[in-house]
Amino acid sequence: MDLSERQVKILQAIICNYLETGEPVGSRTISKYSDLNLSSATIRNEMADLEELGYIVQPHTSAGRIPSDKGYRFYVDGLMKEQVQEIVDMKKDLEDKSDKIEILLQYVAKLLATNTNYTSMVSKPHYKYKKIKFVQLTDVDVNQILAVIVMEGNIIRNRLIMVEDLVDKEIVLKLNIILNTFLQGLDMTEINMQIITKMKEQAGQYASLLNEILDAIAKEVSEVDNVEIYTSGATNILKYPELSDREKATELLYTFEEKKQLTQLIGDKFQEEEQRGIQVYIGDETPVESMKDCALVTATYEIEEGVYGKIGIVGPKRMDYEKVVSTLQNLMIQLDEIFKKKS
Amino acid sequence: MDLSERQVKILQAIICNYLETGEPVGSRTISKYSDLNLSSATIRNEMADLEELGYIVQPHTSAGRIPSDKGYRFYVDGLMKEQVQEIVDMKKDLEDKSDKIEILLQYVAKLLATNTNYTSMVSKPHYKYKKIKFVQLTDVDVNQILAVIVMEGNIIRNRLIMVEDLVDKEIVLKLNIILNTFLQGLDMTEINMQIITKMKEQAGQYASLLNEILDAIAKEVSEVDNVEIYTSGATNILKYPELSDREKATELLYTFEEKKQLTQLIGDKFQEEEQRGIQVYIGDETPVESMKDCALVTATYEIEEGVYGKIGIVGPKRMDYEKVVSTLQNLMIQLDEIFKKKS
DNA sequence: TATTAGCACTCTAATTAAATGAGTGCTAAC
DNA sequence: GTTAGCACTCATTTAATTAGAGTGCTAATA
Repeated sequence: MDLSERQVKILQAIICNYLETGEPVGSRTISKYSDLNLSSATIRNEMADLEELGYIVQPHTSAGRIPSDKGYRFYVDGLMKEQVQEIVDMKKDLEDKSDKIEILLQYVAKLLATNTNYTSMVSKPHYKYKKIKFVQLTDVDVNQILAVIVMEGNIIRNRLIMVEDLVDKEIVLKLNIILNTFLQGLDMTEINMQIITKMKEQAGQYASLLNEILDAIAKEVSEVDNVEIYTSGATNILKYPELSDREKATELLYTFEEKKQLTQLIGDKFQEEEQRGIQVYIGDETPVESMKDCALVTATYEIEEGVYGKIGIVGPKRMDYEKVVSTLQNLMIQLDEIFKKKS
Repeated sequence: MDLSERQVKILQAIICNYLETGEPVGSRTISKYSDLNLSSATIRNEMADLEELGYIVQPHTSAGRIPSDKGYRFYVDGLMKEQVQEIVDMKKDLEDKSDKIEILLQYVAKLLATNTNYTSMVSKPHYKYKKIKFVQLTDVDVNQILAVIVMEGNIIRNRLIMVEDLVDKEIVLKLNIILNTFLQGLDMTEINMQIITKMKEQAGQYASLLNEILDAIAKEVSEVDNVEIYTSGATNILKYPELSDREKATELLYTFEEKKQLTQLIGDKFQEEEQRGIQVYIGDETPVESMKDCALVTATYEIEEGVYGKIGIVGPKRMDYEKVVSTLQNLMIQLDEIFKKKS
């Protein structure tokens, strides 16, 4: 059954009011609401209906109503009017940090948390199966070799390799050529035993050294593949009474500190599903137990063709959805411009 | 005035008891304490004296006594017996991470927090005035140059530089040689206008490109110099009732999240003073307001000759000092071995 | 038929009052 | 010097009371 226009208005009024105050809202409050001139009794009747339909609930018999998850959902899906927003222009700040992705993302998290007063999290995109552009070996010291690996998407990793025997420039140069001849253009899955065997053949007496180097490269490349998550503003949740009682706050803060569970929200799995754009999860809709009293808004950003990461904002159910959504949209645009320019 | 032997025993008993329970301890509790057979009345008399001397305080008239900061100080200075500790052998875990210092330190923080159940923080050492070993330019793409900078202490930084015009291998090679000729063996303070001018002269028509590269190098090198702080286990403070009431917990957690104030504890300034080894700060002895109800134990580690960082553990005043100190000592030894081996 | 006024009822939260009990200080006896 | 004993204090707990917000229902009204 659809809601009548009046019911929608009342529901909207209830939710708006609750978003502001965080307190259950009673019939009298709504009846004083300017544009619908109805007595509290009438409102009560409508409220009873709305409750029966599952849009609002009473925390206890003689309290006002608060929106149920279904109520919030209705609000988010329908009532939220687009609102242009004069958020601080983040772009300049962002550009400065654009070349170190980790720093940039941590900074994005911080910006979001500060701007919204909620908790933010950002996942580093999953770079799996990026091809190796080239490898560069350098002899740093008599028993140290530096390997710099450049991959598609300009991911740069370096690793210092300790070796037992002295190595001279000649050998390093030779190994360098071998590595590049065989590895250029391959991703991790394509480097198989056959290739490795061939490389070793060419390396001759330095096969074991080559082996060490390959190991180091493998470790370094596989690091790229780790989905890391940056968070900021975890303590913001303490600002909202409904989240900050001892037990809930402990659980939530722990979730943010540990970060493991956050992958369920903005990590790999979520990214593969076709859930691009902005998504809102309310209460039990999130897969994380400790967030059952929270709402989560996520957005997908694209760092380059096919490489996605996610951003999430966690707050109380009565979060300012409009602001969060428009902030995220704004940010998406800024990020897009930066990344486009970059590549 | 010095304390009598009996007074010392009683004080010790009070503190030990309080460390365990977190509750004020009364005279009867102490009188039941095995090795001194005294009635509660006698204990009460002694307690009154100890209170007058400032070693213990009563939270209110009809409560037991708790140690004052002075009492804790007495305990830490004198009573703490060395206790060998069978801490999980961290060594193996640590060695694996030794080549990426940031990851290692974050990991150290985590280990400490998990082992002690308090909050830990680790400062990255201050590498100021490290000399440049060499710089390596590589042309990654037609308009991208990769600069890898290796400094003393095997600090490796890399940065991608975008350039307007196409660059060919020749130019990169030439600039590479110029850079290394002039910069090798210098630290940041030694690179002055005179040197820069000379370099530009040699670069000829590529002077402005060289300039861009120098800028990038300068930025990258100065990053090394940032003292960063890694924390772990911030939520552990919620385990201690005396720290976890709403207000205190909020303040403390915020301090740990922001990290700025932590530099006062384990950052630069503290390092320059001759406060090597293990230090204990109790209550107001810490310079951070939000920690006035906490105790802080710090230790200094040496990553190589003259390069120091600090580790801190924050917990309630009734923290298990023995465990914390012995854990830190243990860790110092392990770290030392790893760093010695490395260089 | 839709709306509203009015009233009894419910339940939480705040307030007050009383009971509990841990622990002290002091005095007088050992 | 030590201890038993008792009166006293004060935070904490428990219970009882009150106040107030808000509802549901009924009967009157437009």
